[in-house]
Amino acid sequence: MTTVPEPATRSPKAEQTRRTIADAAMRLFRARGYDKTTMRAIADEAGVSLGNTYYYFAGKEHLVQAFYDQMQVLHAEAAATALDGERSFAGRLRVLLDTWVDVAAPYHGFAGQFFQNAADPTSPLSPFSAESAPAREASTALFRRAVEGSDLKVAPALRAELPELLWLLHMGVVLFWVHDASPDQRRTRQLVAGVVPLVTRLTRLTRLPGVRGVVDDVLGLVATLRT
Amino acid sequence: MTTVPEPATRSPKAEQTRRTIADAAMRLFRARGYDKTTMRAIADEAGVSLGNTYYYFAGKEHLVQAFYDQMQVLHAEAAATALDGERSFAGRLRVLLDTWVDVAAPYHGFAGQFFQNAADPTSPLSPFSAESAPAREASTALFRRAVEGSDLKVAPALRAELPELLWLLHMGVVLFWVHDASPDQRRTRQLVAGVVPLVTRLTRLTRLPGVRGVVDDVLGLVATLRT
DNA sequence: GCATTGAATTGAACACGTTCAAACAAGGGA
DNA sequence: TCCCTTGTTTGAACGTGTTCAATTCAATGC
Repeated sequence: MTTVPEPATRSPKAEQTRRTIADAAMRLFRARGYDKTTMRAIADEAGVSLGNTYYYFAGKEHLVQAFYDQMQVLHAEAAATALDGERSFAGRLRVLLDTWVDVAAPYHGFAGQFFQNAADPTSPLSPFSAESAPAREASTALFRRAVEGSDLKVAPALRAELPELLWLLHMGVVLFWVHDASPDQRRTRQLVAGVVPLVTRLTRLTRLPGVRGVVDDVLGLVATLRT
Repeated sequence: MTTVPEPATRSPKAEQTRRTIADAAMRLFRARGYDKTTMRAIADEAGVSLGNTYYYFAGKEHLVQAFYDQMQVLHAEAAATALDGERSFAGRLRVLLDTWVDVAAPYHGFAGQFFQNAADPTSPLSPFSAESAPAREASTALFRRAVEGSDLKVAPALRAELPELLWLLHMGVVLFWVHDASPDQRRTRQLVAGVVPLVTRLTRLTRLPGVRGVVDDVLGLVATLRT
């Protein structure tokens, strides 16, 4: 897997070929799934040679990053409107998680197939990878908005870390969703409905005298390990 | 990936060939890593044809299950002796996590390479898969022993679930360990040292009046989703 | 002994992701 | 007009995991 030319500016023609290939890939991925879609098929569908697709994309996995980014954008849009009018933290968190399930629903079949690759933490598709950093940060920002625009009462030390922790919770929900074979992802929605009040109660608890110490220790440990 | 004959009883000769292949695979995995070890090389090393290795193992990933099981056995042995004399819950938990890091240390380089495959939740190598069930249950039993032989004070409702939750914690440590590039896995040992007192304090907290309700809700949600 | 049957074994063939040397295209000096 | 450079495009070839029809082996029944 060698690096691929990623100049800040690309010739219009090149940009268009790139798009053509990415679009063809998306079509086939959705139609047949990730594994059953061959690079040769993508090249054919795009009307381009096999080697050429490797000129534009470093490998098969990279062809899916576009999907990643697109979903993040869709989520941000859906969340933005739904967030208006919700002032309670519970409500805002619920909105974020629910809208994600809604937005992702059409891709459940396909995503289940390639998230299995994305679970590999060394893959560029991993949500923790450098390649995913932009999408990850955009998503974290969403949770930051949910916190900041709300009436949340939480231990002050925790407040700054909360968006990242919520993003982590979100990843947990995604993991559950990937394996959720129930119709319309009913079980994932159940999980969200149950987990949101739990989290809000937990955050409130962090202000209890006996609990605050533990919270500080947790944050201290996290800080230590981040170095 | 078709199924492979896994009769309860196997002819001695067959059993031996199976072992020969598994051993050859282990040697090469350790020497070159998972990815760089080819199925053809394994067949050669075992003095067997390529096709034959597929007669005994359904695929490359299955060749690593032996390693999994072996490590579980080593851990159980190391933990058993070290557990004697430790009565405190914190001490016992610490022993379990520390011995694992010790036992796994020689395989850190290799394991890092194939755990990337194991992270795939649909892979038979996933710790959640049916194939891993025996090793998983043996490991959970270890944590059950740590709980039962100790002076732990915890909300009664939680006590029964604790072994599985601790196993989950263990998986978290493993995930951290896989990505830990520090010499001698220093950072993972730091994590263990920090996380053990935290967990013990948290379990004690579950008996607080204000906290107990949340614990019950968590357990309720888990129960709901397990159906 | 011999035939029959099922397990064990083989190596060629397949499909796939990926690489690469070569060819092509388009512009811009001389 | 010719050449040189730079970006683009090509398809053959490679290495890999996996499959499979064919073959050999070994035990069992007669």
